[in-house]
Amino acid sequence: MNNQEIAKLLRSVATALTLKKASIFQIRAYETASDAIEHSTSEVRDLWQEKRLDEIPGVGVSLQAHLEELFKTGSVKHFEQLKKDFPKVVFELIDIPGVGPKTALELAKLGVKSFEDLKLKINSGELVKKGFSAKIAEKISLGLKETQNRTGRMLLPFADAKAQKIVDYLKKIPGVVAADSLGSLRRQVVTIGDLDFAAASKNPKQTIDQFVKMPEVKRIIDQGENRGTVILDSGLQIDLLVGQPDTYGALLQHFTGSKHHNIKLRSFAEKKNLSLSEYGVKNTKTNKVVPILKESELYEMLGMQTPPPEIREDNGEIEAALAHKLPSLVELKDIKGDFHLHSNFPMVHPSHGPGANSIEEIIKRAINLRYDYVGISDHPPGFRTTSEKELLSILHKRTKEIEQLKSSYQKSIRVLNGLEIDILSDGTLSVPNEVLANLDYSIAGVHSVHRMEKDKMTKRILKALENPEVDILAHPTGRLLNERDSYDVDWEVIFEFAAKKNKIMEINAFPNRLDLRDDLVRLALKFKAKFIVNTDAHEISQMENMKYGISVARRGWLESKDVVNSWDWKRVLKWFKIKKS
DNA sequence: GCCGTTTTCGGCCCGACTGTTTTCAGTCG
Repeated sequence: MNNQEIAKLLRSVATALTLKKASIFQIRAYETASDAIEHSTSEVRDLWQEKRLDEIPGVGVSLQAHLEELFKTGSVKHFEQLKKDFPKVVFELIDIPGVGPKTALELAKLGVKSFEDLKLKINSGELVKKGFSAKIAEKISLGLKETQNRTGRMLLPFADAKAQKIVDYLKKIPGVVAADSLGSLRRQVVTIGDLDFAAASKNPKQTIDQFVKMPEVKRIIDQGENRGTVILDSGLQIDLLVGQPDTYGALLQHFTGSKHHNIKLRSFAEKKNLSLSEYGVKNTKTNKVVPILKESELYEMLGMQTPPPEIREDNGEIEAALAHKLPSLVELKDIKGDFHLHSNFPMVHPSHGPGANSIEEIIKRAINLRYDYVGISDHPPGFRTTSEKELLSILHKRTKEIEQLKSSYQKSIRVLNGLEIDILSDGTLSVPNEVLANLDYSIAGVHSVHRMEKDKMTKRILKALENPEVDILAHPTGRLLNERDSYDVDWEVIFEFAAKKNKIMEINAFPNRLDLRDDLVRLALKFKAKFIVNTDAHEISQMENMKYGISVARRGWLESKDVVNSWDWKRVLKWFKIKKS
């Protein structure tokens, strides 16, 4: 069962509780947990196996037991008991935007059996005849269409590009003095559902009026005095809040979220007789609202540091900020090199896809990025299709070329000779150790037989890491966003070993990988493991993806000291025990 | 059902928009 399905199940339970008129707080607890799971960057099933369910904000003792039952038996008796009093279709209908528990139950009582059936009953006018107002029927009809062409979650580069266009549009609206993209994009969550924006203007209504006229707007969901929601032709939902310029900081804070961060923060503020909202900070005794120009002022009023947006997930950042012990997170500008880069060097029968550019082109781009060092890590020829003799001859040629480039560019950058090799299903490597010993470093990764029992996969990776020639574990979990889940691995075992034996965990910055995942980065950090942020670029323009890997590192609470490729050359040299430099 | 910088009991973020409400319910972020 994946996160989407679990979130949906918990939403169903909240719906059943709502219809049973249960305590609003119990209902809210289920909604909160559902929301947390839907937006979790790690699979809840993985967390369960790692005994880390308690790390999900809003999941307490009771829900942990229910989830345990769910994973073990496939269902939860208590949930089924609650849901059985209502037609199943109710729990489907609540997926339609604008349809909540009450409306869904009313529809079910009118005999609606499915989405298809609902569509028929709206079109035939039956719904209106049976007492629904025409406007509500129209709203449901539009919501239904949306449900059917809903887009999946976007990868960061796509969301970035789209958001930038919208910010540009907003900034051109007369009276707008500032505009920013917020929400999950500002927090750099690995996939983005919808886009949230804030703008500052003395004339919010005019701004909203212009916003809903934006090109590509297919439908206006709401349009108020200071907020608007639209759906674009692509199905993407865009939310905008407009605030007064003198309290824009409060708006930024409010709409950056996460929801859980804000709830925790506001509960805390309440104890200090302060009430936080997008309009500023209100003293609940005097009812006076203090405007907040800069976001940091709001946190200062609460006596805490300002947590960077990437860690505002209610994962301990509020406690750390109160104690003035927030980490000083690694930044893009700290990065001094990239170790995972693929060139088009002819490998005859490469084991996996080669890069598009020459080694020299990669070096030039790295110089352009002001790196101090750069590592080339092509896939070697496939071990099944190439004899060892051929392999040695090809790699010898490649080493010669790299050595030449090393000396030609030595004044500008240090070049390292590496390879990305396969961890075979038994944990051995696709290239003999004698070859690896002649390299500056090697990256090992699982590239085949992705589905394996947890115990076997753990042993497989461990065995590869035990090889003294392996320096870096590439894209450790193997997940591909929107495509493939993480491998089942006992991560604590891997991280403990890695920390002890100086094996580096890669944070692969490729936008559909972003692997190691942020929650596992945080776990590995507890074991004091070291990390490297690499782009895995197969084309020099992809070397710009470094920023996405840095976002993951930041979401995992990493500081520069934890990230090997933010270190200076001397320290890198020492770490990899490179003799020639 | 969750949770702890007044609490292991007794609270639980804050606000907007729509429809059709003449004071509010339902839904959403």
